[in-house]
Amino acid sequence: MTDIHAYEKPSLTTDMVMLRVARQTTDSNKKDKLHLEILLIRRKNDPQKGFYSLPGGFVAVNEDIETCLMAKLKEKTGVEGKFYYEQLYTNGKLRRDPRGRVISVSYIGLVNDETYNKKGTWYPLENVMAKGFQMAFDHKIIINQAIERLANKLEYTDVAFNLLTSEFIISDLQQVFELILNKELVGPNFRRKISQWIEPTGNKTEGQAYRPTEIFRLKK
Amino acid sequence: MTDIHAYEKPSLTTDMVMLRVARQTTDSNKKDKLHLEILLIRRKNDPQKGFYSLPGGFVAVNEDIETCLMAKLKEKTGVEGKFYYEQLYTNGKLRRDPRGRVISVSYIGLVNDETYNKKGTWYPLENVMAKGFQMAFDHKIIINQAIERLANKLEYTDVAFNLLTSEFIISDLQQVFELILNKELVGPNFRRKISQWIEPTGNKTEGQAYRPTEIFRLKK
DNA sequence: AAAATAGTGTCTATAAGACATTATGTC
DNA sequence: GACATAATGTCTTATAGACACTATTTT
Repeated sequence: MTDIHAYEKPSLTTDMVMLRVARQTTDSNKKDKLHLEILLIRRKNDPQKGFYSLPGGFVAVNEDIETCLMAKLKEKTGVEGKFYYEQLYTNGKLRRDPRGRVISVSYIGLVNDETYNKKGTWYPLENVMAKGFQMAFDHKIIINQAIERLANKLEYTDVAFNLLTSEFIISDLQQVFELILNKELVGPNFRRKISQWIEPTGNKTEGQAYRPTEIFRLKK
Repeated sequence: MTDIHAYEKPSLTTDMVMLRVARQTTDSNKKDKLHLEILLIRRKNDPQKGFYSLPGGFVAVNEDIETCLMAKLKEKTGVEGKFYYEQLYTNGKLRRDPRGRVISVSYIGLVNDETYNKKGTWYPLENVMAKGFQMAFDHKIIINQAIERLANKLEYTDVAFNLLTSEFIISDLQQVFELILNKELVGPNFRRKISQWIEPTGNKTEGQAYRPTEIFRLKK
């Protein structure tokens, strides 16, 4: 039986691209604008002290990757709950971490007001991806991989719904699509396209300075 | 600076799901039937001696994952060349390898008669996936992940063309689609659907006991 | 009435699926 | 002519995009 401990090994980390949607409170007579936010931590130690990074950490020898992922997430941000996540990509370029050889298995996590405990520090994705925002290691690349993956999955899955609560209005859903796809969609066409996924709850929003909106839920 | 060597680490392997398409020579008056084949090795040592496994091996501490992948592929099967590949998934269940904690980063590789050196032992995928065929570890699961991924990508990418040579006939291409999607397609409709991807070379096949066929190539 | 957004309807272009029909070679 | 497969055409239905128009609330 081969001795798998006879050679020096790379280190393995797991990192989470955690996303949520937040409301930009503007004029109360107008509709809420939504934007994407990402959960980041600020590095307290070298290397790259002070830089922002995805929450995550080293996987121990007899620790399951996803168990590790969730443990580190809770430990470093306080965030926990039963939310949607999926594996994204394994980045292992030789010099991606100055400490030595570190391979990162990254995940996407999507939460809403019902699926997590509202802890952690969230940053507008737009700011984070702007030039000048100092992300550690290759974490900006990983975030880009996540957005690209989500944009693809929007077309043929119901991932987007994980960013909204179980009951929602169509215009919020449309905004989520627009944010991830990074382009404007035509309301009536969007409505028709997603009508196959959703069903009305029978309730309407109230209190706004414009026509009330039907509240929907995800079908089946 | 954190000492990343202060804890015991999992082992990391990389495994390749290498696929090709082969002709089943039957009646020479009839059209070639194609089938998928997968490149496997037979384990010479315990654990799971005698079982079949995906080619691959342990990633050394300062070895790039994909460099390792290609080196192990060549070392264990003789296969090399410039062919299409993409990362598939990272499987890291706690007890997937009896030797200890081993995490596998798997890849899909697609070759044709032009893109590799024709070495290695290839097995009909159908046989390999049948009950009773003894694959080591979770490698059968990984193969399933690969087929599922390819089936998805057929719809919106040109991955399938990597399994054929640069010049091909439509019916071969259709068979590749049918093999991966595991369902029959209607010829005229398939032709129309892929016509956007391909262009005629101007040549035709000859020598068969039926109507000659236009030879195409991938557009752009 | 004005402002703001929700929601419906219509027209067009494009794509998918089913399938009949014709074409072109060998034996 | 029979056989085998290639290739074209047609019809129907579904879907995407553009956009005009109507509806419903608050101020």
